[in-house]
Amino acid sequence: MYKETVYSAFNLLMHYPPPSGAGQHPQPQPPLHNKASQSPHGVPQLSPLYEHFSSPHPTPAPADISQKQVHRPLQTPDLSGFYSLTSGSMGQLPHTVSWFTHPSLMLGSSVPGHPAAIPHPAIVPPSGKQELQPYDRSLKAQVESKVEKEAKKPTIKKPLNAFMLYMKEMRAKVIAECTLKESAAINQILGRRWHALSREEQAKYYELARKERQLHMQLYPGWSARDNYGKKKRRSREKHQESTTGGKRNAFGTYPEKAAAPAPFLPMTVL
DNA sequence: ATCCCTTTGAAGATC
DNA sequence: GATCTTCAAAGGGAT
Repeated sequence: MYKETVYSAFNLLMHYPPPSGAGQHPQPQPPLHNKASQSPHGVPQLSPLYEHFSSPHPTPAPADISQKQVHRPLQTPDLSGFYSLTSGSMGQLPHTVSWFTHPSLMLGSSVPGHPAAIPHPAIVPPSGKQELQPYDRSLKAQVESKVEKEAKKPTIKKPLNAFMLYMKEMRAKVIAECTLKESAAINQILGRRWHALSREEQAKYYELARKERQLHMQLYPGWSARDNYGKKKRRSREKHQESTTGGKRNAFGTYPEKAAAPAPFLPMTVL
């Protein structure tokens, strides 16, 4: 079963990029209006970064978030939208990158200078639920309660990197082009396509990612990627490495059996 | 219900 | 400083 999808993915890969003109991007990608970038409600508000306002994934706000929670999502129906980021200064990006479809950057009422009632579905409890356990007075229960409480703290997600932004945008297109639905196979294709992009095209996404990081830092000054460490249950280190890579990453950050990484590319065109 | 798979890149951790 | 590890998204598949 999985083999079939792999073969299917392989067939698709064999046709992309075209054998001739390797390294050339075949066609300018038309605007992609997938579900994550479909709402072109222009709401320029905070900064040039916020050019669009859309609502692709109206994540319901947690039912019970502590008042202490700085980034408390608000449930204002009129504003149940999402910001998204366009190319901004880059101008050439033919699409609207659904910037604020990335939950971690959903604005909350605590954002300095930001209008209060912007939903912040990104900051959600890891489980997506706010179900409370009955209080148990036993010591064990208290400890467990603490652990649970900690685990249910709303999470501020990492900002998306360039590839993640690309993947989020192009996923629907790849799915439309093939019969695959499994994300693992889709992501393999997207990884190949990413490498097939020209540097200029990649630079657009690197720039978007850089802006994401910048804004993320502004919104959550004290946030660290470490905050989310351990919130995902993962297999043991060895097993994970064996199954996914068969080895260690090389100096390029890729793995031995994979295609060689392109020449080092510094996307920082704006500093 | 939860984790795995699969990708790249950023950032934290470790040596 | 080099290397390793984790997590961002996504959703079908496996357990």
